[in-house]
Parts: sequence; C-alpha cells; structure tokens
Amino acid sequence: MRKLMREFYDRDTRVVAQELLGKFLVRIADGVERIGRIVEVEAYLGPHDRASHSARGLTPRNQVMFGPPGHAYVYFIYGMYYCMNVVTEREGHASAVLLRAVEPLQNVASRTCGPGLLCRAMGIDKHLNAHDLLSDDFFIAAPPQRERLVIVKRPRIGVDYAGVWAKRHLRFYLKSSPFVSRP
DNA sequence: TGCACGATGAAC
DNA sequence: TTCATCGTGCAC
Repeated sequence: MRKLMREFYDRDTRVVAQELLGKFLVRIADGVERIGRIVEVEAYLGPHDRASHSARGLTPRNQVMFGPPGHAYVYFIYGMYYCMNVVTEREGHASAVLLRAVEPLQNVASRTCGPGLLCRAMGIDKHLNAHDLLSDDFFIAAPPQRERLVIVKRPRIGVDYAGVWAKRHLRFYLKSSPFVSRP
C-alpha cells in the first residue's frame, strides 16, 4: 500500500474528491488495523460554497478546514454522529472532502454506508480532528494495483438550504459499489 | 445565557 | 414523515 502524500491533497477539491474513490482509509488503534475502501464522497469547495462549513467564516469547529491539506476534519452532528472530512488545497483555502461511505475490507464489523456509520465502524471521533493523514496510525493509501473506476456525479445530500449550491453535482460515488449510502 | 438547528440514521 | 440527541453559532 502506498500512503498518499501531501501533494495529493493540495489540489483542486473536485479532483481530489474523485481520486479518493477506490483509495483505502486506514485506522490503526489498540493494535487493530481497520481498512475501508472509499466508495462515496462529497466536495465542499470553500467560503463561496454556501453548503460548506467554511461559508460562515473561521470558527473553533471548522478551523481545521482553514489549515494545511492532508489533515482530518472531524465534527459532531445531530447529537450522535461524527463525520470525517479530508482537508484539501493550500492553507487558508478552507475546502474539504466529506467521506460518505466505505466498503469494509479489514476489521470492520458494522455497516459503513453513510458518513455517521462510517465513523462509528472505523472508530473515528473528535479525538482525530486535526489529525495528520500522513501519520502512521491514520492515513489514506492507494490500492496495490490501478483499477478502472466508473464515477457517478450527483447533488450533495442534506444541503437543501444552500440554494443553487445544493444542485451542483459535487457528490461522487462508484457506480458498481453496493456500499453507497444513497444510490 | 438561551435557543434554533444540523454535511444523520432509524423507525413508522 | 417523525424523532433521538447535543454541540455549535449567533442572537439577546
């Protein structure tokens, strides 16, 4: 497995989002290595994107989005779930990619079809917010061999409040995957 | 200090 | 369509 380097994340968010599909999310804790194959993501472009958390400026919660690329932005939502993002583009740009679903590959017992379930199954919570994804216990890697992927583009989920931004096709998922949250 | 609401998921 | 459940952001 080849761990993704900083340069991978320091690019256009829509490109990073689509290229994250098929990659392996790896989390090692208490001697257990969990691996999930990313099959669904959403791109949040920056302050001009009304659906993005960064649209209302820097706050204690979203400050990681304003930092350097290649870090995890983990936040608590609806009083019971965590959602994980990957920070993209140069420092100060405040953009990220939300991981919405992974395919269980190793040591993943419960369901992973949805951002909240994904974090629960992979053991991801607020303690991993701001964690560097170039670390050795939490990172994303490319699969052993290059594969042919068919990507579907759809509007993002749960952002109807964002006006015209709610209609843009910034949600991407693997057409052939049965692990997508909402096909 | 109070309060409306949310990048969800499950039940009905 | 409704509800569980609570941190966050902003109004007051």
